[in-house]
Amino acid sequence: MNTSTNSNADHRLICTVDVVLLTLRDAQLQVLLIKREREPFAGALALPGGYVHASVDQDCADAARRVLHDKAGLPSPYLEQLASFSGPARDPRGWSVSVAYVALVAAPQAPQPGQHWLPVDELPQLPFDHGRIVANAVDRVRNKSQYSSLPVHLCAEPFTLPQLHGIYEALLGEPINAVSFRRKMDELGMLEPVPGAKLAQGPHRPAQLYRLRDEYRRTLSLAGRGLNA
Amino acid sequence: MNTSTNSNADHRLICTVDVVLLTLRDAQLQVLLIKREREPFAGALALPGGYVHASVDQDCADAARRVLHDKAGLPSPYLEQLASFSGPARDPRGWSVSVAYVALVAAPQAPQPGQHWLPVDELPQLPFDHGRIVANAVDRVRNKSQYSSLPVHLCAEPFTLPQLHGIYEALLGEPINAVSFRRKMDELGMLEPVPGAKLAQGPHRPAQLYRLRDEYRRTLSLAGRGLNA
DNA sequence: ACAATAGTGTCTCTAAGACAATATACG
DNA sequence: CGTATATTGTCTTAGAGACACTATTGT
Repeated sequence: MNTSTNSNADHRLICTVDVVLLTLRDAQLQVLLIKREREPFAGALALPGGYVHASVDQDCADAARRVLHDKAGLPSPYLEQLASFSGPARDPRGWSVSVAYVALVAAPQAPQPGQHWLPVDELPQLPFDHGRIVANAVDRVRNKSQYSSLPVHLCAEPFTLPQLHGIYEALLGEPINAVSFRRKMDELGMLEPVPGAKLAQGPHRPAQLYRLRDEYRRTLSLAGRGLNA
Repeated sequence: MNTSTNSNADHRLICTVDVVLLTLRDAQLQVLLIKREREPFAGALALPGGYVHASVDQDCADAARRVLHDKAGLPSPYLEQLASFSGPARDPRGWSVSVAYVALVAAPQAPQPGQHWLPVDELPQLPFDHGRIVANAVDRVRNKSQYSSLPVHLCAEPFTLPQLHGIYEALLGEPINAVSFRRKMDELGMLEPVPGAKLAQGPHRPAQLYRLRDEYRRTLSLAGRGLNA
């Protein structure tokens, strides 16, 4: 191979995005995996991902949204950059960089053919370094749930405080004091009651429904000292 | 241009690393900028950065260490991935992805020719999107300083608690209760006194010198609820 | 009215801040 | 000894958890 080929291979790299789309089903954090149609690893379950297309994507986040739309059939849920993963061995096609994103959705629509929701704690071996990426994403989400409003993106609006409480508990895997929880949600100031709307769940007092304030739809609200779960 | 060129340009992208090397000088957080020798932006001050070399780098962190060594003449200080920045416009050479890193050093050796330490709060316009990258890095460092041992990497070992205290205060820009600070450092459990070593600074009681425990040389220690500065 | 869950009031306990007391060096 | 900073002891105060009480619905 000649020098120019070499320097080209050296400077222009395989560049992909991978999306860790998480949701809460059966009180478990689950991740969307897609059956790969092409090599490498055709037939295996893997994260939705794909090449970054310089000609169509404005940036990597844009590529992630495109992948999410094309492979998961989703509009734009909460999306946050996780980290980049790189190296010569992670993709058999060669030295590559993958910019990984975490996305959260509330309503896990019935999976289309080829889509699978699997609990993050019971994953099989995944191709590429997707196992590591998922683990990284789960760490981030669990950690951030301790002191931010992140989990609201796992909850379909409008929702009640007891529902949100349950989501925090499922994520953190431990009980959270209900009084403190209400105090925290209150001081985070990100929720507003839906006037008059209550949710009756049985022969007892119905719960007030809340929605996210518009200001917090793209921004998280951070608590001073966590939920101390 | 033909299809294969097109798809090549589309799938193989310009991939660089940029390093935000920070230190504390004159009680100010400062960043290392390098006078660029080549186009684009030759002559301008910019972050040390460069292409990722598939043939020599094991991953992007490796590329960042190489850049740091070549352009800043530094061994491997504390290094942490910050985020990736991408898009068609950030680099005039074309659609690019840059994986940015934050690095921290204690002793700001006298800058070599072409190297400049500038306070992060008084930066000129920087080329590429380096202004944004620095701002992002500074946010991260200041934020993480609130609840972790990160700032010890800005302190030459061994150091005294009053010195470290001063570093935290300089970073966070507000006074920290000295008693709470000691309690926190104690419970973080990352420091060990250097037996018998004290630092006399004048006609008064000298301070105990400490060093970082080996276990925490690469890992940070996290506090339960921050320093509540 | 009863059962069951939603939401509140308030006491307790933990941990952060304030402040004062003690320790130790150099002169 | 006197001074200046290091270090510790302990009181005060803010916020998290526990627990009991009130509120509101369907039956």
